[in-house]
Amino acid sequence: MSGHERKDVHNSDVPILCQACEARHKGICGALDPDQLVRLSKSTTKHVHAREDELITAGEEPQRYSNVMGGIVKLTKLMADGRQQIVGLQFAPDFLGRPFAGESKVSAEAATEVRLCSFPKTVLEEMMQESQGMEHRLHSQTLKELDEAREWMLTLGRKSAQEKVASFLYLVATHIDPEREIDDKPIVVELPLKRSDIADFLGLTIETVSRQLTNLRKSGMIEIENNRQVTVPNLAKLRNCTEQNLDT
Amino acid sequence: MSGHERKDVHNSDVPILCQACEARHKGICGALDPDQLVRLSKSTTKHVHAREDELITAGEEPQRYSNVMGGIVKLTKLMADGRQQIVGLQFAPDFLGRPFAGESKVSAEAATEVRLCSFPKTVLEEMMQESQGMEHRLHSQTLKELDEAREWMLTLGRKSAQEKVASFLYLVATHIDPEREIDDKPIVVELPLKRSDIADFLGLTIETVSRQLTNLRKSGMIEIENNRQVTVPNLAKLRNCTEQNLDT
DNA sequence: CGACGCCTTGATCAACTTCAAATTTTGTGG
DNA sequence: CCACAAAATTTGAAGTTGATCAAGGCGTCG
Repeated sequence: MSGHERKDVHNSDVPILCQACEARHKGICGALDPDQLVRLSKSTTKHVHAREDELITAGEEPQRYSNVMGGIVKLTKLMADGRQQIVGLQFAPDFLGRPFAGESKVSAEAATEVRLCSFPKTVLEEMMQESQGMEHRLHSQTLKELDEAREWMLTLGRKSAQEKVASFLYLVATHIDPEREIDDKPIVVELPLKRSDIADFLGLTIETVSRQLTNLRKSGMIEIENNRQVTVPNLAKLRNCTEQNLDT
Repeated sequence: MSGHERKDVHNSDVPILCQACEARHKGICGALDPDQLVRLSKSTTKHVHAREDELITAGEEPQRYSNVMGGIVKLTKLMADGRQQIVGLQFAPDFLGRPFAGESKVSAEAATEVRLCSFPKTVLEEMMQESQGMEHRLHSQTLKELDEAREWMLTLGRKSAQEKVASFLYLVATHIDPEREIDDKPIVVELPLKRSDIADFLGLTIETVSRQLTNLRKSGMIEIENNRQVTVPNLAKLRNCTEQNLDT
């Protein structure tokens, strides 16, 4: 064992906090060198938030940024009369918080229990000054979110209720384990949202969501284990439901 | 007049091409110093595209980036069965093209006659290496587009047909002259889209768009001059229609 | 003029919402 | 662990909104 220099010898420089962290590699922290990582980790706090905790309030300027370490965060917009729209879901190791920009235009709420790794705005801004890599990572994440938002605009504007619900299930199923390929093996999908949230994500009512889930169950696309768990026997088939071609 | 040193004396260093350009200040070129500006302008071509010209094709990787100098560009997504959704409109001096990323996930088409100032991908990437400012500007534009996309998700998911059409008119009216404040003076709005495009932007059918325009006309919110021109006597009132509170 | 593209209007229809229970699940305290 | 209350979900019936189908008008261009 000894006598053999491990590739990871430099891990000794990496804060313990960060060693097992996804954000360290796939998230924004991947842009940092060990020195910066140490500095950042000094002002870092980890926190577990319960479901329903408000993480960012629309109209306020958050003073801290975070990496999502675990759990799922929902981003919402609210109208004066109470109508609501969920405009995005964030999974680990997504970055949470709006770079530069003053107040956030969306609220962020823990959809499940969420683990965050947070740090002051100022420290991140410092590191953005030092290395281009950091802004580049943030920019990449913003581009990804923009793609997702536009994809969802298509869902909201042009898909039927059935397609919407299938699209939601497909989205969640494919984000649980991003490595997984679309094969024929059944997947147990843990739903991060309750029906009313799913409705707010899809621009539907809870009743319609419920009915469409029932339809998908009856047509064998899914099995409903309980309110928060659905089994998808065949993901490829479910994907077909996200964009039905009703021609011919 | 002479004998008085003008602030703009350095304009002599700025390519003639760029001197009257909006993008030079408000667009991404604002991040460049005169030297870079000269270099960029050397590989720059201006081009006028007719309405309906396809500027970027979804699924292809564009080799050139552009600044929108004039006119309006629509970004669209298409489903296999022909359903379409417009996911964004771009006005001068917006940047057009997807940094880094491989293929574009949206198509871009000239909604009106459009003037573009284009340059090879490689040159922009060079300048991103040299100065942080450039990536920062691009990042800012991406953030702006993300905000707009999410705002529109609320419109698509949660607003009534009437509110959607009012939202569209309000969006266009407020983008014609971004300087203008919301006062009571009538505005003549040049619609950049025909009815079927408005429908694709709002997730409606042309018939519904037409009917809602008629409704807004009958209720005095707008005057319809012709298919492509609408007068808004009172923008503030129109804004109220974008989010009606039907309570009480 | 006549054809075509675009828009409007009317009538009917279907999808989704709303309203109203009934049922199941979840959480809490004894 | 059970009982019970509260919350969430499902289901049914009726109502609305917006879609679809169909016809006609208007403007432009050859």
